Amino acid sequence: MIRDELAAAIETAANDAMAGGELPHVVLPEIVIERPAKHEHGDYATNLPMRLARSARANPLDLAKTIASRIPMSGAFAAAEVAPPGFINFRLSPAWLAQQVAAILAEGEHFGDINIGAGQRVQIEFVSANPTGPLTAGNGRGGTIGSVLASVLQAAGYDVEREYLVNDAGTQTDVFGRTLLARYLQLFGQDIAIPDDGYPGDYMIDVGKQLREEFGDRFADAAPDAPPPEFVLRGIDIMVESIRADLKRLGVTYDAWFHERSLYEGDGLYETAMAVLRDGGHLVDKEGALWFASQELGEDKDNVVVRSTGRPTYLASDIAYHYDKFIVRKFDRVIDVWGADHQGHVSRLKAAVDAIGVDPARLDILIYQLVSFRRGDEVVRLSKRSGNIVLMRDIVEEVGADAARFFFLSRSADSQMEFDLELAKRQSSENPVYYVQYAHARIAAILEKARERISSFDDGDVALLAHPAELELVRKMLQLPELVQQMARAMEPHHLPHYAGELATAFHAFYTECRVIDDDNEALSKARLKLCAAAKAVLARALTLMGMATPERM
RNA sequence: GCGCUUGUAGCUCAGUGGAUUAGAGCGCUACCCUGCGGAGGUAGAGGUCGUGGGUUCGAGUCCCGCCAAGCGCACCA
Repeated sequence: MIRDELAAAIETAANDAMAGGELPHVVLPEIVIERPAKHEHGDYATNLPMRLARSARANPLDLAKTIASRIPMSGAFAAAEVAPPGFINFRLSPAWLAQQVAAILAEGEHFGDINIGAGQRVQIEFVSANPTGPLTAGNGRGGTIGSVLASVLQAAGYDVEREYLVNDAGTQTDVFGRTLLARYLQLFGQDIAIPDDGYPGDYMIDVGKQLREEFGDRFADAAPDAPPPEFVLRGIDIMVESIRADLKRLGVTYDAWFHERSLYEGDGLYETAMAVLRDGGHLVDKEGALWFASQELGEDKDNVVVRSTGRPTYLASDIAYHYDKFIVRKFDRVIDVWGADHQGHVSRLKAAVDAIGVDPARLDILIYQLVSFRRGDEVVRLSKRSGNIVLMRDIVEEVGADAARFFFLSRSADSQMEFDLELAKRQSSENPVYYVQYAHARIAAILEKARERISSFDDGDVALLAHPAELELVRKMLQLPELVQQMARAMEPHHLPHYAGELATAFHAFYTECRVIDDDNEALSKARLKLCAAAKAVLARALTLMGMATPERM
């Protein structure tokens, strides 16, 4: 990456200056390369001279001159300019920029790939909503963030596995089972109400009907408060299938579906994890329950892992689950994507991971703030229990998967977002996502048209590209690898839609200023067709990373 | 009360300690097709970056107080 090469060159220059006695021997800070906001300040800049000024007891401008003069200007860079109060600005060479078009075309759909992951195995778990009801619109945010982050990490060189945790073992599953059995029994004319704490949504009736179809009256004699496991598990399966289908509609898929229940079966992961905690002295009996002594690890309070009833809590499951992730499956890194309502769980899970002997730094928990919904001025309250919910599949149906993803992705995970259903629907045809896809389709049309007139532009000479709009488009394309790096490091996939928009703008501007297909100048036409093909590839890469379609026509 | 997150243009949001004028989209105003897709381009109006201090050569960005909003603070998940 050119940015890294520049940082290395600056470091070398500074060290050489010290060795040559032109600069006092000081410890170099990290070389920060920034992209100046203003065009006249070049393509890259460093503030190193200002950061050195104090320790070197020298004027930053003088330091800048000293260092700049030692940076070789050849190849990619055309100029290193010193600017007050102590910047060194770097300008990419137009000839080098033009040549990058060929380089991008050669990389094709792999352009943007980097290797900071170095093949490390990283698991990313996201959504993992309880299989007790259909996914809500809010789950769309977690699904989008998780799936795009996974793609970004893959592009960054990580070996990524996407996972959904199916909570099919806790008390919510019991409640689900009793509700479902009541609905089923009602179908046989029995006068049984669903539990007070049950799930009132009509979808439970549908699941009940499906079970009647599959099982007939086999469970018609079951006691309402003791749903048979086979019955409940089948109900869960049906819900999971519906969740899987909803996610697919949004363009979200997984490599693995992990069942919480499995922690308590077979290999006995739950017992193993608890034994590790016990051996480490992290479990204490008090008040009739078993507690994780997290207070000793710096937490506010201890947390129950086994209730006085003998049943494990969610925390116990989660500890065993992460024992499986780190110790059994040996992931180098684990990323959990959670809604802000789980924020309080972060530090105790990290403490627990620490307690089972895993460096908590290997566990990243990405919290996204919750989504609120409204229709115009009306606030929509969401509750699975009240039945007043906006379903994810309704959003996808209303505004389309691409627009929904673009919307969910455009905000940083830290920001609370407001989803105006009316606005989303109204703007669906003028959504930013279409602006990007339009650029892609437009290029496809140009290339199609070119094929009618020019047999091949393989022999086009990219060195002919020199127009400011052409070079600006190349500059924008070259940002993708840097962006992938930034997004992977900071776990911030929300930059992608903004970048895609800027890239589309750069193309549209080029298109307006530069005639591509020109019968009077075939050489330039061929060069520009190469530029178009490269732009199309980069747009496609950005769209694909976001999990969106790359339409040839719209 | 304690913890996490947020407060930037009319609206929805970007903004990696820097460079006399803080950006985008939508909305608003005025322009641009005798040529490849106008779902496009150009220009403009619109800001006490919640607020008060502090650190720094330099703060929307870092630290502290205050105000406001969301989410937590269970033997729910």
